[in-house]
Amino acid sequence: MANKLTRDRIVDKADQLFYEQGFEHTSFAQIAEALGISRGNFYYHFKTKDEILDEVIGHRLVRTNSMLESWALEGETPMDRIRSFINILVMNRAKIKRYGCPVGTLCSELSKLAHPEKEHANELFTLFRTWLRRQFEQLGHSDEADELAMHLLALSQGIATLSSAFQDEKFIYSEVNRLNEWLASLTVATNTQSEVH
Amino acid sequence: MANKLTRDRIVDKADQLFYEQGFEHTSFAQIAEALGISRGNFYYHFKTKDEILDEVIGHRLVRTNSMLESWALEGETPMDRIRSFINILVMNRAKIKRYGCPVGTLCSELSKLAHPEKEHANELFTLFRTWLRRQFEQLGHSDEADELAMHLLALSQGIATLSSAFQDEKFIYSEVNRLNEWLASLTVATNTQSEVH
DNA sequence: TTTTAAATAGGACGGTTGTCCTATTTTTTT
DNA sequence: AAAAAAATAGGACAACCGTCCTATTTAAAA
Repeated sequence: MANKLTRDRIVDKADQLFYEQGFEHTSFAQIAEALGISRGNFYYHFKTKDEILDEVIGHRLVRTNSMLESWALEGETPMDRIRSFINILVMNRAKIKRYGCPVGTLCSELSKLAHPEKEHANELFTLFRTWLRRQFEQLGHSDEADELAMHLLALSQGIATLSSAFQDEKFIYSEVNRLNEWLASLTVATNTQSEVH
Repeated sequence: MANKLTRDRIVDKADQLFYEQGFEHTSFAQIAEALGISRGNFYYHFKTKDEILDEVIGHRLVRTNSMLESWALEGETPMDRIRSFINILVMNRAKIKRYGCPVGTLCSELSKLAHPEKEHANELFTLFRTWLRRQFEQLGHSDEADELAMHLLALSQGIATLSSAFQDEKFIYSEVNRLNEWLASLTVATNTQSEVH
């Protein structure tokens, strides 16, 4: 029954547990137990823990990419698309509050572990960065597009970190409002004066 | 010779390794070996790994607190003091690039581990938050002091996370410049109109 | 100097980790 | 229905983890 699906189930559960508990703190046995399969069966699908991690990251990359593409296909303005990005914080506020940002926390952990998959995980950041940069270019800020993308990415990371530390969802809302105001002040910056930051 | 100093040496080395490698990934044996002492001696001073962590956090709290107090005693304006905070990013750019923010990464890890010391570590954030809030109050932004403090804290966190992920020191400089401009625009906000943030 | 306490060394413990192997069961192919 | 392949189970492995114990050495107190 669960013949070819097992591999995917492992990746999904590993994805979840790596996020909630961290990569190192999540063990083979734990994933297997959570799925109700044996460690032997586990080894049949994945010879190495790093192999699972590699597939989890790849899975996240695909998912993220299709999410970004779906926003592009919805045919709104680049402004709306950037707002969709910002809105991730609101949509995922419950999980962010508990576990932080899936991308940031994974990259931080792998960096400290000096793990070979670190650069693979960083591609998640690059994906967002490149996508955001393109939106800012289309918004008419070509020369500072990358800087704006990085700034938005950085603030998102900080919001996730602090809302998790202080267990505060309201903080997410207040910072998202601030971000949207900042964004609104950006487009008209070339035409009129912005009132307040 | 090294009678009462051993305990402090353990705390110092643990502090360093917890930062560079993470708490969970750092073992008793590793700390002991790095210091050239035996595990038995180690156990004489600390019965538990959590006990070391507790002392490491306490040590960081004391150090951070005295740093903030020293800035206050230097008798500059609240503006200068906030700039001193921002300047931490520049001063520690090399380590931040390699290991991220010591506070943020520790809190994230302990949060995922559901570790009892998590809240103790969060006091580090609270320390900065309270101190920053006071500075913004003295700057004449009493009603939004906490919001401004949190915003600054969040952006600092994000800068650390991304500069570490992208191995980029220049990004720290560019964001610090942006921050200082934002700060400068804050003081005059009650008097004149800010041009662009 | 003798006695007492503090500090260090080094090994032992039960448990868990990632990894690997070999049977057994299930599914697919012929 | 028989043969081949895929999938699963369950245990064994060496290594490491945090913890603990008991000797031995060093320093302090008497």
